[in-house]
Amino acid sequence: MEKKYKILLVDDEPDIIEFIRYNLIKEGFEVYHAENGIKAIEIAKQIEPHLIILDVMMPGMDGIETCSSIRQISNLKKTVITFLTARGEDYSQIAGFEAGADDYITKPIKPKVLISRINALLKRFTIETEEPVYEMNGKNSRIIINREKYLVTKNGQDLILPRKEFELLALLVSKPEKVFTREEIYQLVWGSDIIVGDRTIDVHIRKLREKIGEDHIVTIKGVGYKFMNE
Amino acid sequence: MEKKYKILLVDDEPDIIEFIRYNLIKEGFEVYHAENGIKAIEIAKQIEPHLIILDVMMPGMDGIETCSSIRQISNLKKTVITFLTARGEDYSQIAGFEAGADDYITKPIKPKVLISRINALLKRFTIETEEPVYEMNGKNSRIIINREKYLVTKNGQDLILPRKEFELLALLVSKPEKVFTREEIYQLVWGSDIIVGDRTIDVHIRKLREKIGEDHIVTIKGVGYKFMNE
DNA sequence: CCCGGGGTTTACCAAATTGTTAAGCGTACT
DNA sequence: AGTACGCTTAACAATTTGGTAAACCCCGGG
Repeated sequence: MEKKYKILLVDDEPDIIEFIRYNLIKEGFEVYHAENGIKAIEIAKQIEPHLIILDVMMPGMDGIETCSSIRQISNLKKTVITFLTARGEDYSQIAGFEAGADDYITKPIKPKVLISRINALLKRFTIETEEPVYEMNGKNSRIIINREKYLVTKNGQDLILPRKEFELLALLVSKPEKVFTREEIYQLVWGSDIIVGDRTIDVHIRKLREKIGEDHIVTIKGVGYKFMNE
Repeated sequence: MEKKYKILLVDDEPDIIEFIRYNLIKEGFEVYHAENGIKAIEIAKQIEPHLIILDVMMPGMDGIETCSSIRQISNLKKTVITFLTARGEDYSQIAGFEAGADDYITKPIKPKVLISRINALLKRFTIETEEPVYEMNGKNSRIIINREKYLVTKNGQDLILPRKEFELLALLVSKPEKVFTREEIYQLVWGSDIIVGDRTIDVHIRKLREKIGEDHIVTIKGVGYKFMNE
C-alpha cells in the first residue's frame, strides 16, 4: 500500500532548498517549499503536508515561531515537524521541542541520512493509524487478519500469504460487503504510480480464492470484488 | 500518547456482552468478544489482549477451564484475567484464583465500578511490563534473554552473543510473532542515522539462526522477520 | 446459436528478495 | 606485532513473488 507523502520545505537559502528538494524528489516524495515562515504557514494550510522541514534560522519569523504557529492550526496537529539546524546550536533544541517539534536534523546534510531519518519519522507517526487486527465471524467460518504478525487465520488454521495477496485480502476484509472497483484496488494496493496490466488483479484474486476458499470473494461483474462471510 | 488497551470479553449472554461492551467502548477501550471458551482462546492468541473478562458460568468450557488454558499460552502470560461472577458464587473464587485469575468482578455490574476496577488492573499491568528479562517457552525449547547480564540462555545453556546479534535477537523476541520489517530493524538496532548495506541484516540473522537454531526466526518475504517459538 | 465482453485459469518468465560464503577492516586483547 | 573477533560489504546462488499472455468459460444479446 504505497502512499505519496507530501513534504514542505522551509528555508531562506535557495541552495539548501534545491539540494534537499532534489534528494527528496528522487525518493518519490511530493515536495513543496517556502522561503519564510509566513509563506510556509499559508502553504501548509493549503496542502496539509505530512512532514514539514523547518530551518531554525530565518529572517523575519524564525523556525521556532513558525513551528508554534503551525501547531495551533487544528488541521495540522498530526503533521510531523522537524527542524534543520547547524551543529552546535544546542540552545535551539530545547526551545524547538517546546514549540512542538518532533525531531532535529543537523547540517551539514548527508542525503542518505536525511532520507532514512525522514522515512523513520513518517513511519513512526503513520503506523499508529493502522488497525493491526481485523476479525470476521461468519456462519461457518472465522477469518482473522493480523497485520502485525502478517498472518491470516482461517478457522484456526494459520496461513502465510505473499505481500500482495495479503494486502489485497486485508483491503477487501477491511470493509466487508463493500465492493471495491478495480480502480480502487489498484490505487490502494499497488499505489498510484505503479502501472500493471489488466489481468493482474484477477490472478491475485484467484490465488486468494485458492487459499481461503471460493465462497468469500464475490465478483460483481463490471464493477469489482467484495468480501463476504457467510 | 495514549495506548489503546485491548479487552476481550467472554460471555454467552449477548445482553451482558452488549452492556459491558458499550461501557468499555465509551471509555476508549478496544473491545473484542467471544461467546464461549474455545473461541475466546483463539481470539486471545491472535489479538493478545491486555485484559480478559471471563464469565465463570458458560456452557461447554467454563470460565475456570478457559482461564487455565489461557495461562498455558506463553504470549498471554502477562495478560490480566478477571472473572465475572454472580454474587454468592463464592466457591468459584477459590478455583478461579488457582486457575490464574487476577481479580473478580461481581454481577450486577455497575458501570462506574467496572471502569475504575479495570483501570486499576491495567495500571498494575503496565507497571509490571518493564522487565529486563524476557523468557520464551516453546514446545521443545526455552529461551531466556537477560539484558542486564547480556546473556542468552537456550535450554539451560548460556550463550554470549556479540552486541548486534544480541540486540537483534532481543528485538525480535521482545514481541514474539510480530513481524519486524527491515526498516524497523534498522531503526531500532542500528539507529536512523547509521546507513548500512542491504545484506547486513541477513548476515546477522544467519548467525543467529546458526546459534539458536533454524526454526525460531522466520522470514516473511517482502515484509521482514519474526521470532517464533514452537 | 453464434458472438463479444468480461472474468478465470494456467503456464511461463522476469524481477525482487533473501541466503550464503568469504574477504576486508578495525579494534581489543595478549 | 600477532591474533581473535565482530561488523560490513561484495559477489553470487537460491527462492519467491509478481506480471503477462493466451487459452478458456460463462452469460446475455443479436
